[in-house]
Amino acid sequence: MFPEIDHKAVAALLRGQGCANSLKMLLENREIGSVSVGTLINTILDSFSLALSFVDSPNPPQNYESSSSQNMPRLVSRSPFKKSSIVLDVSIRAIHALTIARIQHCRKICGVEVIEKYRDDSPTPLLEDGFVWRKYGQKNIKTSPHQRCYYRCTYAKDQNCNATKRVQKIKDNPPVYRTTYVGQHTCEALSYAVSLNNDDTHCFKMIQFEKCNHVMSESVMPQLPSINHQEITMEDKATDHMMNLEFDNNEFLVDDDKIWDYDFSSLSSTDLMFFDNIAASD
DNA sequence: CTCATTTGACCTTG
DNA sequence: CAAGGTCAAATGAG
Repeated sequence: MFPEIDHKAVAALLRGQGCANSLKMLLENREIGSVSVGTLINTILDSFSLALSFVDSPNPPQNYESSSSQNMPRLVSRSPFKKSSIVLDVSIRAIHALTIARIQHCRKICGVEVIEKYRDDSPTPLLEDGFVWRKYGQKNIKTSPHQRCYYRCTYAKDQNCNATKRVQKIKDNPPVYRTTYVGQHTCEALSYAVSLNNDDTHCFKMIQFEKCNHVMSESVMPQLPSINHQEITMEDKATDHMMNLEFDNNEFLVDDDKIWDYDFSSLSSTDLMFFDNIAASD
């Protein structure tokens, strides 16, 4: 990797980390000034999208424009440098972590017991969402050529956790996976943390979300599996993710305008999440 | 051997 | 009755 590009990618990640910390404080009801959650999320998404853009890809985005482009450099060209799996890995994890942050924020808005179900449309199946899932079923769906997979929390029995989720591919080219969460985690794995270890002597804690005053430990969440376990390659992920930046902007779906208008109305949404059936969940 | 996944059967709902 | 959701035995990976 070229040192200059490496520096830029790290700078983007650090910028995202700073905003993530601010977001964390906001979510914990600690005042940090007039910055809104929506602004912070935009900035974090931009930062990690920028970092992703520093990863080599066979089909680089040509028209990516930051949702806060007045503050961020526009991506106009890409250098033929070797891809950084670490940058890609942490960026994708951070974007997924944002989904969790959004859940927690919306729970505060609507009340913890209200949000029982939400969807996330992402270019990759949302498997690394901070919880440990066990697959318990797979079905052909009449309205879709793709099968739907059913997961429940690994701790469903041990800790009487009733959280489940369904993952289904809803579109090809670019691939879009819909992850539907039902129920709430009552297990110990409610916290989510992402740490990054590189191969050398450094150990960065790039981004970390906490809840309930304890941080996910290795014993609670023993693995944050490498993204390599999925069928598509790292390059595919980077490409698909960037392609979906544009795709998502064109198909931004909002079921509950009141929630999204609260703070998320300006989101460019790299990974879509919207709440449905909120009123029907009781 | 243990544990996660697969898959056909069964259950529930409209 | 059809479709979606869940169960549980069989299977496979480590």
